[in-house]
Amino acid sequence: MQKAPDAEGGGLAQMVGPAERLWSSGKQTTLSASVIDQIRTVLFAGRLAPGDRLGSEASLALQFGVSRMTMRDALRSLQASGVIEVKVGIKGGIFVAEGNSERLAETIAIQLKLIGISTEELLDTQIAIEVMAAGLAASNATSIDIKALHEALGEAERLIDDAEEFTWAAINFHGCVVAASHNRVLAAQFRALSHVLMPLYVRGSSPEVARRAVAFQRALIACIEAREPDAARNLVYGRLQFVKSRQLGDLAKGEAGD
Amino acid sequence: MQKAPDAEGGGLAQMVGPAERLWSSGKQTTLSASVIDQIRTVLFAGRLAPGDRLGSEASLALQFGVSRMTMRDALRSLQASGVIEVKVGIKGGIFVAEGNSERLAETIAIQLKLIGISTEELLDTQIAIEVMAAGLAASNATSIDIKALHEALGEAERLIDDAEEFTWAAINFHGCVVAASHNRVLAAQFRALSHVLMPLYVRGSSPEVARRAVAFQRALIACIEAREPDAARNLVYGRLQFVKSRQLGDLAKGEAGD
DNA sequence: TTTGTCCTAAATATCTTATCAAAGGGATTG
DNA sequence: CAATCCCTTTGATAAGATATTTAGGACAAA
Repeated sequence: MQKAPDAEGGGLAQMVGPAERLWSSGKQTTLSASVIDQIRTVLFAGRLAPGDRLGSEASLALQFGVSRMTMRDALRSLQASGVIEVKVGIKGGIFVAEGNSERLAETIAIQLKLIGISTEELLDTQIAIEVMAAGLAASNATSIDIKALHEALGEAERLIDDAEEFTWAAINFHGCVVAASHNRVLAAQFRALSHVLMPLYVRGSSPEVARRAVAFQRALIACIEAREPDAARNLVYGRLQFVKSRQLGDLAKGEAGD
Repeated sequence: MQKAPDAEGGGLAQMVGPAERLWSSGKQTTLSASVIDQIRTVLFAGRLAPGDRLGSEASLALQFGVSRMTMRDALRSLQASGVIEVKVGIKGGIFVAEGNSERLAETIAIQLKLIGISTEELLDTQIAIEVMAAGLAASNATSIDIKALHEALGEAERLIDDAEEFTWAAINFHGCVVAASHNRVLAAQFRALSHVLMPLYVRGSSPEVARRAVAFQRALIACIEAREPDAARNLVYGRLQFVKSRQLGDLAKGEAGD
């Protein structure tokens, strides 16, 4: 309604005002960076919603007064950072992206790897995420969530003697807890951390460890069903602190052995 | 052999094996996507370290058997996701990126906005991050960190009557706490959340609110200096739960008023 | 007449080739 | 030691060929 139906000539480029420069770092060194900046600014001013069509490559290039290749450069960057989606075909063109929390998790995981985060930093962050998630799960879990938790627990119990498979099942259980919190930020962060932490957990597994884990899971489900957030928080905090100290200990031993 | 044997270290493209496909989603629809996939795979196989030079646009295009513009498309995507860095000039070319936690924070913030995360989800995540950070700060803070905390507190006290400026100072104090945790993952997530939560806090400020905030800050510094992680965690948890309930209350009133 | 399938046409991104401009670093020269 | 020139590399433009997707029409079958 705010947008002219024949939008193409309307002027995305004209929607960029001097105000509300949330991300712009002032002078841009390259043309495509400037275009990226302008489009991002428009998006964050809230005047465009996910799914809106911005136009075709060619029409956007015209609007911004750059060549098609420069426009492509800019669009590729925006696409990679998940701001837009590109479709080919007669109904194709450039669209504002739907938020994609899977992409968010992937991006976080990539950066964690590149920054070279230490194991301890990762484990501490995981503790932060899961403690909060457990508390929220105890407050917010639906009957469907609780059913999923029981199923995940049953799966883990069945695989208690298969170290690798059990690890996957245990992580799945933790994922169900986070899902039951109904907080998508926590969920995305948990997925990103899982990507990076997976190898660690697979290594440190054993039937005895698995039995302790199952006991913990059973206790946590009880807290959630009883709607006791504080108990759930304390339980998860204690458990993960224990896991952390064991992981860091194993790590030291493992590296000493190498 | 179209490939110059001595050029650029002899074959990024050849480093891609059939194994260890961490991110590849199977068949790729476009050429540039396939190139992106291959480079990412090589990077995550751990055979390349941040700062390594991959070659020039032209030489990479040769290695992968695509045109320079297609290569540019791929490189632009990788650059946007923070995997590589591009430098111009005679010693320029494509380099494996140093991890950039500022970029991480920015990407997270963009996605949060696009996904349309609710205020409650954001506040809960902030609580998770800051509670853990406060505990770690009480364990890990150096004398430099503590000095920074005192300075941030002093700054906040001076600005107690200027709502907007005080909000900035308060967020800076919280940032100092997170920095004192010496956990870069928590730090990046805190920055991302701050970007998005800033407008909320600016709105709900007043001198009375500021006085309560300063009292809290003083108490928290005491906990950190006394090396009492549990006390610090409980203090921050209680404080942020209070802030959350006030924010959500204000939000409801604000929206009802609109 | 209605329905379903196939085919064509148009719009669109993808990819190629070619060319020039700008920037950065090193070597040469005064 | 400083200024200048030169080479390499990315930044940007242009024009065109190719692949892909969808709309809509044509045609055949029920």
